[in-house]
Amino acid sequence: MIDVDLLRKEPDRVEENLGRRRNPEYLALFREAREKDGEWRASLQEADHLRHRRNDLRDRMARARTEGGPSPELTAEARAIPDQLKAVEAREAELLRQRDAALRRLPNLLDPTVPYGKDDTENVVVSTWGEPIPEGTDRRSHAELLERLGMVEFDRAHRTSGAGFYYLRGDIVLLDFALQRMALDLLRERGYVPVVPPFLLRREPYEGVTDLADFENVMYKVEGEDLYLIATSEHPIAALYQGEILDEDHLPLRFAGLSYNFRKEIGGHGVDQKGVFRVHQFFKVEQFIFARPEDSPKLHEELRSNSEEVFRRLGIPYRVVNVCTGDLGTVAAKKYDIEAWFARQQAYREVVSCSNCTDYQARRLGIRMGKAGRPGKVVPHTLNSTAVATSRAIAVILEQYQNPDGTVTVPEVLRPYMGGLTVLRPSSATG
RNA sequence: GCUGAGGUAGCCUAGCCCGGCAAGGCGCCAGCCUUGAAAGCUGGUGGCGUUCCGCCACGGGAGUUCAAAUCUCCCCCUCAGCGCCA
Repeated sequence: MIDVDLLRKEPDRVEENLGRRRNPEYLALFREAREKDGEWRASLQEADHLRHRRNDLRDRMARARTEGGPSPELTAEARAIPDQLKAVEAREAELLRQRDAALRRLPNLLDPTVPYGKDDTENVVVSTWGEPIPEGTDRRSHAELLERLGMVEFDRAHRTSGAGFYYLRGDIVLLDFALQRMALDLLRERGYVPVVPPFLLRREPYEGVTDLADFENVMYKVEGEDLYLIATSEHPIAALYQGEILDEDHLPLRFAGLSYNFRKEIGGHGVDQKGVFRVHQFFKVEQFIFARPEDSPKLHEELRSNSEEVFRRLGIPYRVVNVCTGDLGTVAAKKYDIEAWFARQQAYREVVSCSNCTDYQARRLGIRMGKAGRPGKVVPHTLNSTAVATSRAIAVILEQYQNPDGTVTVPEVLRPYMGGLTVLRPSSATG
C-alpha cells in the first residue's frame, strides 16, 4: 500500500510514477483515493466536533448529577446528539472505506531505475554469465529424460491429483534435497537464518502480502477453514511480524525460507507443458529481508548476487534482466529475474525472481520499525528473492548435464550432498 | 471436538460485579544531580486530523444509554485442561 501521506503531499510525483505502469485504471484509482481522502477529512472534522460536544455534555451531566441532577435543557441537548452523530459517523466510515479500497488496489511506486516498457519483451538484460550451450543433436527434454530414468511419475500423479502434479522417485529425490541443502548452506554462510514457516495462512495476513487479483487466481483454499496453502515462503515470513515494531538496531533481518509452494495459476497461464517446469507444487529456498529503507537498494543487489551464486556453483549459464514497468507485479518497486539457459530448448527461462517491495507489504501488514516506546516509527522495507526453486533447477540441470546414453552427470557442487553420487542412472525400481 | 480462563499503550498489569476524563509498574527518551556512571528526582513516551487545539484507541462488530473498557448480543483469536492423534 502506498503511503497516504505521499498522496497528499506529492500527488504529482505519485501520479507520474503510476503513469509509468501503463495502466490507466491506476490513474483513475489514484484520483478516487485522493478525492475520497479529501471528503473523508472534511467528514472527520464534522464528526470530531460532534464527538467533542458529546463528551463535553457527558462531563457536564456527570458533574450536575452531584448537584441535584442535570437541567431539562441540558438533557434535551445531550439527547439530540446521538442521531446527528450516527449519520455523520456512517458517512465518515464509508468514505474511509472507499479511500482505502482504492488505495489498496494501487500498485507500489516504481523505482526510478526500472526500465520503461510494455511487457516482458522489453525487459532489459543487465548481465550474463556463462556460455549458452549450443544445441546437441539428440538432447532430450527434462520430462522425457526423467521418465526414461524412471524417476518421475506424471501419468499416475495426474490420476491421483490432477495435471500439474508429479511423484519424484529414486535418486532424483536426492538431487532435489541436495539443491535445497546447497542453497541453504550458501545462505547460512552469508548470515541468513533458516526458517520453516507454516504452509497455510489465514486470509487476513495473506491480504497483506499479495495483491487481491493474484489471491483468487493462485491460492488453494482449504474448504471450510480460513486457511490458504502458501504460494511461497515469502508470504508467511513477511507476515511473521504482522502488527509489530521491529527494533531498528536489529535490522536487517535476513531469512532463508524453506517450503513447498502451492499454486493454481489459473488465468494468465495454466499448466501447459509436460514436466516439472510449471507445476502446482514445488520446493523453494527463498531469501527474505526486513530492512531499513535506506539499505534496501543495496540489499536488493545482495539478494541478486546470492541467487546468481547458486547458479554459478551449479555451472548453469544465465542472464539477469531488469523487469520493465509494464511487466512488473503490483507489489514490487523493482524486480530482477534470473533466466537460466535451457540447453534443449535453446532459450533463457525464468528461474529466479528477486524483488524489492519497499514499504508496500510492511505497511499493509502494519509492521513498523524504531525503538520501543520512542516516537518516530517508520515503515521498514521488505525484499525477497528465490535462492533455488528445485523443480526448475532440476529441469535446467537435466537439460544441460544429460549424456548421450541417457544418464545425467551430477553437478559437482551437489555430490557431497548425495553421498558422492556422480551419475543418475535408470532406476531399478521402475514398474 | 468439549470445558474453562483470557485479549487494556513496546512489555506487564489495575479498572469490569456497581456505566461518568483509562490508573500503575517495567522498559525507553529528555532534563536535574554527578568528575563519570548508577541510584534518586522531574517531565515525556500510541494513532488520526485543518496540530497553541481536538478526536480516536481497552480483540472485532452490533445494541442499550445523554454517556460503555464496564451492561446485552454476535463473531474472531490465544492459553490451559480433557478428548483425539504422528
